[in-house]
Amino acid sequence: MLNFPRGPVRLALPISDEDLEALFDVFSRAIVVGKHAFLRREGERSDLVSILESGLALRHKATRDGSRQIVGILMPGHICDLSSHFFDDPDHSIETATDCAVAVARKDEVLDLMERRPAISRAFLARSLADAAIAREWVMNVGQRPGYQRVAHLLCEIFAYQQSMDFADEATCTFPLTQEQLADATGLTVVYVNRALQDLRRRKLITLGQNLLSVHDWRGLCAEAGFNLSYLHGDEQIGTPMRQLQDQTPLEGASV
Amino acid sequence: MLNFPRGPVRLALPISDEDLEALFDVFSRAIVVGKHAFLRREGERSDLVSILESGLALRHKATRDGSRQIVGILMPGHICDLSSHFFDDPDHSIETATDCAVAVARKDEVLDLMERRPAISRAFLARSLADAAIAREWVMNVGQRPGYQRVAHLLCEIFAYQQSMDFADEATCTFPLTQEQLADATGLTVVYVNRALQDLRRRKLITLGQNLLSVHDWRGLCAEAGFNLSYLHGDEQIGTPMRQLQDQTPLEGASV
DNA sequence: CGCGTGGTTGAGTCATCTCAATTACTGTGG
DNA sequence: CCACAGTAATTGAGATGACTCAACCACGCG
Repeated sequence: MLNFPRGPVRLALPISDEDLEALFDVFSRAIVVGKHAFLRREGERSDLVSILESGLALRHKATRDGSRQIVGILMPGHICDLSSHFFDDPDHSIETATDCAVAVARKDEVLDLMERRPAISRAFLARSLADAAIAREWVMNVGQRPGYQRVAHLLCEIFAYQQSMDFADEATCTFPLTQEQLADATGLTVVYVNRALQDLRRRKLITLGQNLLSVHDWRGLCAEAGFNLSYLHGDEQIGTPMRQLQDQTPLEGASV
Repeated sequence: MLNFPRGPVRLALPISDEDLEALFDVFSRAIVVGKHAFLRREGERSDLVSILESGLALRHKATRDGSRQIVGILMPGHICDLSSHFFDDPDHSIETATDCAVAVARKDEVLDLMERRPAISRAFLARSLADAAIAREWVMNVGQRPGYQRVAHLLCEIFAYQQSMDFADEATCTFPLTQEQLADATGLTVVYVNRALQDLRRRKLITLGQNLLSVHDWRGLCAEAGFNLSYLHGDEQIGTPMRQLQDQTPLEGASV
């Protein structure tokens, strides 16, 4: 894992400097979009591939009856639509949750890049496998855990993601999601999520407000949530090298 | 998509004959395992990669409290553990649901193969992206749909998968899952699943029994389930070319 | 200062679960 | 070919987690 120091793109991929340079050349154009913008829309094909540089975006799908399920969270370094190379219409939308910067490239440029640089192709594979693993953990979360645990689990995931990239202090990170978005991600109701959060606060596990999440008892929160770092497959280590997390949870994913 | 006619492996991948040949050389050893065998166990690393040749297997994860969630279904042609190349401990188990034949290779052999044959590497990427898309649809299924729809949706998915590979007649396919397994896959109870199935039968949408699923009204079932083929990304076309499915659902997705 | 979005509360309802018992299969050994 | 054991399917009735509806509050922004 490598944090490219000078460029716009920080890539959630294990990759060499040289390859990263090549990737840069292709993803040279950067654009900024406001919150609630669609980076891609379910069913609408596009020739662009983009990598999130900063901000936070959400993958979601709509049901016929108007409700929606958030099926994934995009953090800086994540690739938005690799699948567009192989499948024509995207099966889900991607919407920014905050202002975002994205590095954009044309599909054919990326395809060509993969041709020239097998290592990048392999890194894309690793990325995609990690995405699949995370999606499966979500299935688990939504399918098996009681509501209050789902909420706690999602907090853990987001905290672990963000921990290494931007945090005020070692127990705090930015948290731009609304309770409604948490509800859509956990398959619960806003009302229920609200009460679950209150409970976590009352028990002094977290504070949450003003776009800021503080975790006062990481161990306790993980225990509550049944959270285990390992499924992220090192994803939470992107950016600056992992700091506190390791110490606080000595057993977790020590491997990766 | 190509059905390799003479070999043991039928690959759920878009790939040329020549590459398939190379793949064969690597996955030359075939083994047969009984039902309820573990092809891989959560947390236990392995140096093997395998492709399912025949039968049906389930990916699942366990919660601390002993319950489990099935997070994916493996059909002939699917690769069991691509992720072992990049991540050390598997985050989920794979268990056979029927007797299965699997073609096995060592991890390093496969890595070498990917090196030699970029097209195979790319096919693996496509496979992995499709897996991720399917997992996200599962999140949607479990998170947003009411129980009876989840069951119907799962039936649709399995039927679509199986439809093209082995079916008695155009509306019937083998269906080796127990109600308990359906429950674990949908995040519901056996009791609830049982009642949901009865309802589908009562309404003459399906018959289900003796390991056989007949769909009497594919359109109706899809409507009931909110099912849309597209997320499978052609997965259901593996093996013999797609036959009935297209005709029976000409509009597919036109709706949603 | 007013409006909009996001957060919080309370009370009643329903979908889904639990528990527990009964029946139907499937395969195996006598 | 039957008896039996074990697994899978079915049924009923009561309990509860999560939802719905509907109101109210707080803040940030123009």
